Amino acid sequence: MTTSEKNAISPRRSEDFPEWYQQVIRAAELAEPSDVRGCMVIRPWGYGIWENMQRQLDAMFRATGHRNAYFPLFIPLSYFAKEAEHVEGFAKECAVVTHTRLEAGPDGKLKPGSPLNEPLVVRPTSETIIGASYAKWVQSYRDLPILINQWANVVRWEMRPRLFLRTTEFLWQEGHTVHETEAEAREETSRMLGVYESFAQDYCAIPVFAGEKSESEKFPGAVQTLSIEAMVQDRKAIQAGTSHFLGQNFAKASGIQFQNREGRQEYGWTTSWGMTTRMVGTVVMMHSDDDGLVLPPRIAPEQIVILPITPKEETRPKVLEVCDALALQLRGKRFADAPIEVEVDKRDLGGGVKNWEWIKKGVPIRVEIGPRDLEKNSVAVSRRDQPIKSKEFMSIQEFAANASEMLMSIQNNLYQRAKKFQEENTRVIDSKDEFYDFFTAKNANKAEIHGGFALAHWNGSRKVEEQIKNDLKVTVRVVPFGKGEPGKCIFTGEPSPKRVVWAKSY
RNA sequence: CGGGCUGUGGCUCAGCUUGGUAGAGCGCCUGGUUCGGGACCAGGAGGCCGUGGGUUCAAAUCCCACCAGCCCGACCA
Repeated sequence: MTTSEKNAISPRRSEDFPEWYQQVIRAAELAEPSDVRGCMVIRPWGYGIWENMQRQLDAMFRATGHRNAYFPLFIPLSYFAKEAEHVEGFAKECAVVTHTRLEAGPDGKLKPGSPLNEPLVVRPTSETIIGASYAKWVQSYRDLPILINQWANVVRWEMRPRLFLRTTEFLWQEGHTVHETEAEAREETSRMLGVYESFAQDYCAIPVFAGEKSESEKFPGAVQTLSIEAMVQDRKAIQAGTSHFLGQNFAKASGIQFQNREGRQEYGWTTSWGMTTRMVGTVVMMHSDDDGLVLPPRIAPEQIVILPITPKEETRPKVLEVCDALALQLRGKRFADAPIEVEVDKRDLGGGVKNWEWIKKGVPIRVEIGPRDLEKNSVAVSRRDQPIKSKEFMSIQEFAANASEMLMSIQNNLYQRAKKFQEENTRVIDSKDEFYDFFTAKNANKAEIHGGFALAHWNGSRKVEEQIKNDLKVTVRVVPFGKGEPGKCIFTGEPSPKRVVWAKSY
């Protein structure tokens, strides 16, 4: 009844953030859990977001010289076992195929039949299987660089799944490159991190910290891992994209060798980099509110929905005609290098119900057109980044002319809002006490949203990192690039080359 | 994989202690009244109460086993 006071999502963010997150996803029909433990069904609205991410990233990969290819889902155990650190890092979360064929047992139930000679690992990542191909393809320095990307699903048998953020099977892209020199490979590693950084900021409206992972957080088998870290609305950090400099570790493991310019055999220098469907979850936690999803226009499956208001049957045809005409006009316009995506929602549903559905789905702009608007030649426009009840009235022509600009304004506003939030919750900290205070909830029983990113000096010791993780569940998220101001480690008093970013994380 | 909790229509749950073969709200369907707003009225569909076994004249309710899920720990894009 008192609709104005009620929020569409319960609980609110401030009451129970993890539960709020699940409810937003459900209400927006992004995805749902499946009967297969840890796996999810991605519904059209959620998959549409992923497709937009894919399309954009793919264009960026092409623009930086990469081409797509596809490698097998199954990795022979022996391949997988070649890089020691790599195996150790992934062993616990591998799904392993050991049999082919199903046979009916004595009880009539189907059972696995013939054992395989060599078990197959379902790829948790593809360095080793791709390396095997690269070893064949690379003979000479003239074959380099190899710049390939693959869009694929991978499986990591996680203990605690969460829709989009951590599922047993997930979708991603993995780039794998081989270079003639260390310098080139390092350059590639940071170039691709740069691609992720601009993708996150310009398309997902997500401000990030970019930098290098600490020794304990880096990819198993990598020499160096770079990542971008975003702060979502519960002030935790989430890793949104990673790029690894693998040195010659995997080249040695897979036998990727080439004859260099001096005629000597040399191992290639490889990199790998990836972004996953986790980005969809990151967008959800970044921008959404207590009324549901809020989507940045550049990745929204549809940017504008037109809602015909047809209280009387006799006015209906005319209203629909005007709606269709507007939709057609809008589709002819472009927003950020692509045609505007518009839907006219003609379903026979109560106006309020329909409106709230689109609010919960986070469509950037809702346009209402009814009989009275026809008379005045006006439309009622609502932006998802503004309060739910606010509407702006303007002529149809004016709206059509400004739609693209309005979408850009929403895009920018979401970014600015997120940036402000990140800045407000990032603190320079110079004492251990303040650090512990910052990361400790006031209410021990039901922890409120607290903390954020702490910029603090650290001596680089793994032991200190371990201690902090045990005490507070806080880790070094990233060591920012660049020189930075030297100082003293706030935990040991030892010298520190620069401040690093600390936070609780997903 | 260890510790705690829970499995009842699509969703949230009541009933279980004190056994007697199922309830509510929301959602869904139909009709009507509404309709610039997630409305209202009336009617209706939908559950062998996680699975298997046991106790009993009788089990959603008691006992055992298994399975699944949630929360907490170790891991993670």
